[in-house]
Amino acid sequence: MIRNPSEQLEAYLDGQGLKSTRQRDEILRIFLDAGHHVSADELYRLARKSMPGIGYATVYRTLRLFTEAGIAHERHFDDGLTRYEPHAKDTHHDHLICLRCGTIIEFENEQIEKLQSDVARRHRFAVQNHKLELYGLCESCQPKKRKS
Amino acid sequence: MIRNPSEQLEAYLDGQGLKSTRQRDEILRIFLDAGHHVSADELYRLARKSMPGIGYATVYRTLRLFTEAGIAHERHFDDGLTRYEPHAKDTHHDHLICLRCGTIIEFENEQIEKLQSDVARRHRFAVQNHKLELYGLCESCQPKKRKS
DNA sequence: TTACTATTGAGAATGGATATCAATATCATG
DNA sequence: CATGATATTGATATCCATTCTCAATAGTAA
Repeated sequence: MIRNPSEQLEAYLDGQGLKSTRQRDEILRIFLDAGHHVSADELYRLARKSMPGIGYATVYRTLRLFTEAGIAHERHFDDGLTRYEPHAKDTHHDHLICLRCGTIIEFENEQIEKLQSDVARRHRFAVQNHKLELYGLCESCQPKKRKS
Repeated sequence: MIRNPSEQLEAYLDGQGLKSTRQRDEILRIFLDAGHHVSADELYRLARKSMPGIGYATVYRTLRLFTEAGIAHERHFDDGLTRYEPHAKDTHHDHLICLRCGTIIEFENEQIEKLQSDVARRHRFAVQNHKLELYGLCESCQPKKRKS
């Protein structure tokens, strides 16, 4: 099983008869460096630093490619932008999203997952994927409590 | 406390110095009749039956109005469309969404809600609202099991 | 009625994402 | 290494949902 994202990309390109390009390698590097939850636009800006001539379309196409290759995951939060995160860690996780500063915190909860399966089973529903998002204010965006 | 949606709308309009119009009343009626999870486009088509001259913008504006008035709830599912549902029943609920036929099943689960609060508290996060969606295949869209 | 102002409808504009297409880069092969 | 077949790129046009603009119209209080 291939673990390294670069190798994973190469393997996918090979298998599909696609070509390895400077843009794809570079965008992958930047994507992985960037940390999580980048939008296409953010990635485009970052990519232009090392590749001034890069086009918008290429970034979009490449992100789709990463998704198909299993390297990235598409996320749709309520702000309407599509964001991408590396699919490195295999475990499913959910998100806490701060409505003020935009910080995104990841979490996992085994019990919730289990209860979800129960609900699905009860409705004879075959779940393929799910999404749990808690919107609100992160600690540093909350109005401070004053000491009485 | 006002319960009836029409009254609720009138009260809101009054309070904001807004006007009651045929379009708003009619769209509300259609919206409530339509059942749940209508997109603006669906509602537009429905509205044109009784009001052939209605404009797209009016439907959008009116749905936004309903949302502000607390009569409707905006939902963003992964298909990219914004859908609206009546806010009549006050209880929060989550969704099972069939990826094939688009059916949306609602459910509530007290235990999951509780676990969510726990997670939030642990991260010192003040949740304002949340979203739980399970995507997959509903019973009738699943490949039939053959009897062995 | 009148007069004030909110609302409407048509169409333009927006913004994120995708499609088009000629020029270019990749790569297996000779 | 040169070549040819073809995948990829970048610029731009296009798409689609949604919002904005603005002149005409409708609601409402007086």
